[in-house]
Amino acid sequence: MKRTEIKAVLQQGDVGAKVKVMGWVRTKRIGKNVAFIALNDGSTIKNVQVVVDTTGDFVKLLENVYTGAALSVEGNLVESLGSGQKVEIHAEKIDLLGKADPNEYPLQPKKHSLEFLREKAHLRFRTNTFSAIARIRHAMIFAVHKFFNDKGFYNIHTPIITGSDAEGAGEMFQVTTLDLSNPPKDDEGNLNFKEDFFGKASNLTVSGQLEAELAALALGKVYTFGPTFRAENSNTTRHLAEFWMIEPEMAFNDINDDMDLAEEMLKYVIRYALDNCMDDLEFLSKRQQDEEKNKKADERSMELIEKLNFVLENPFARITYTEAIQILRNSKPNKKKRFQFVIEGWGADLQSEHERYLVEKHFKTPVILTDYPKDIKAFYMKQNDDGKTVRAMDVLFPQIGEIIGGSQREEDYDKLYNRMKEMHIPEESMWWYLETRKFGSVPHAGFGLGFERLILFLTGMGNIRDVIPFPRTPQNLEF
RNA sequence: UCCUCCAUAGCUCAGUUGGUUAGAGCAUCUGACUGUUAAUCAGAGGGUCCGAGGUUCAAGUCCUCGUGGGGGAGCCA
Repeated sequence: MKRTEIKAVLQQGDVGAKVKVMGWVRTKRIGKNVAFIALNDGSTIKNVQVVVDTTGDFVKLLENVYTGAALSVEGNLVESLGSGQKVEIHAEKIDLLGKADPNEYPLQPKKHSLEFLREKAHLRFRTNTFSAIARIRHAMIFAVHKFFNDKGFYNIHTPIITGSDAEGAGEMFQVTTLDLSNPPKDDEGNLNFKEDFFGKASNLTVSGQLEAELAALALGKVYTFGPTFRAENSNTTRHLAEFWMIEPEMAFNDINDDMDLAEEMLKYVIRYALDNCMDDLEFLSKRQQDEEKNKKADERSMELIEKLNFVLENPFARITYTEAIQILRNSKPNKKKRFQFVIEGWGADLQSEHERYLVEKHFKTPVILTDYPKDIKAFYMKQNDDGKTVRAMDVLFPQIGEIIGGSQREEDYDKLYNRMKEMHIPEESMWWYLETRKFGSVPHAGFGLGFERLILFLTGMGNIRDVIPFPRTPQNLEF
């Protein structure tokens, strides 16, 4: 008999029909006449209840059925006598596919801490929380590709190994095949990368942006969605050494088009989650509320689904950096010196506390900040006529802060070249980037979206290590 | 990298001012009961109190160092 997934059984199973399901046991309740097994196969967060006759031959088999065991069950799909579910399966045939010794299997039908489950990352997919996150993560990957495809963007695979060390987005992981216990040296005693695999120093990419720009300046609209690596010693709930980034890049577009795209895209994928992941979102909402029930009322998060709808229904606030500084200088926490970093004047970089004030207290909606001082932003951003600011735009979200960083790019060869000189970017390794400004240069813009930060927001989780299956962070490379 | 907090049963945690035999819930086992919903009830087993050193008549509790982890900051997505 052919297996049916539990999602299909629960949604469109014919009552009275015979079905076969396979899955992992979540709980077993054994009684005098019948036992109940909650079975889950990952197709949905919902379990199917298997009812087993304990007066017959199943008794012996049930002795080996514990939380975590894998079963194949054949039986009749019937209307449930109990109140917790509409239908259930009356088992006629049960095969124990894989045992799970309860003395060794670490997951129990109870609440585990996220820290504990992080150390059991190989098994945490089997919990409601982590399977829900995995399903939502998939849906968001799909929604991102669908969004860009439907808008006529082309997906570009930018390189993962790069010879450029000037992307300027952070510390890089070096890639080498040299013998590190006895590395070759040149005449001056420095490492001789000519003997390395590529004949030069090579690293893992910190951004696909520069290559995406090359493609955009021929194909019009492109995006990347790939792994990104940062060797920063960052130990926070929103940084990973290996994460996934989405980077659209559009020719013939300015910073306003860039903001429109960012807002439209975020709303599109949030809508997609609400339309396609409601079971998982509802579970995660309850999880978050349960976790925060000991907090004071004003410290609790907005209910997850309400929060997502709120973002959909309200336009993002769009203000310049200069306006933000004005608001912050006049804000209560600044006047009362409640900020750890008091805003003194124009030019200061905004700290997380300032971004959170703007988003969570002042505007109470996502905020797009533009036109930052050029000295705190990257070399490739388009310089404004004031000589002080660049056309950068950061999208700030409640709780997680910067979810998107983007800009209009400097398309003028001389301005770009001079800025690279000022910022000590080695132009000889960037000749190919500069050439695009020599041949048919046009205004263009793009941004980078941290995929895991998006998932943090959508799931209400608090730690980025819980929204990627196998997180890579400093001093942590298990699994 | 900096600041800060934590480490007690398989899991989640309590453990008073340093004081006699270290507790609870869940899980496991035994029994009862039962169309149950993380079932319920009664009982049992289960501990190198993270590691090393120190103070003390006496350390789970205090001190030092180490290890592991959480949270915050910076860097950023």
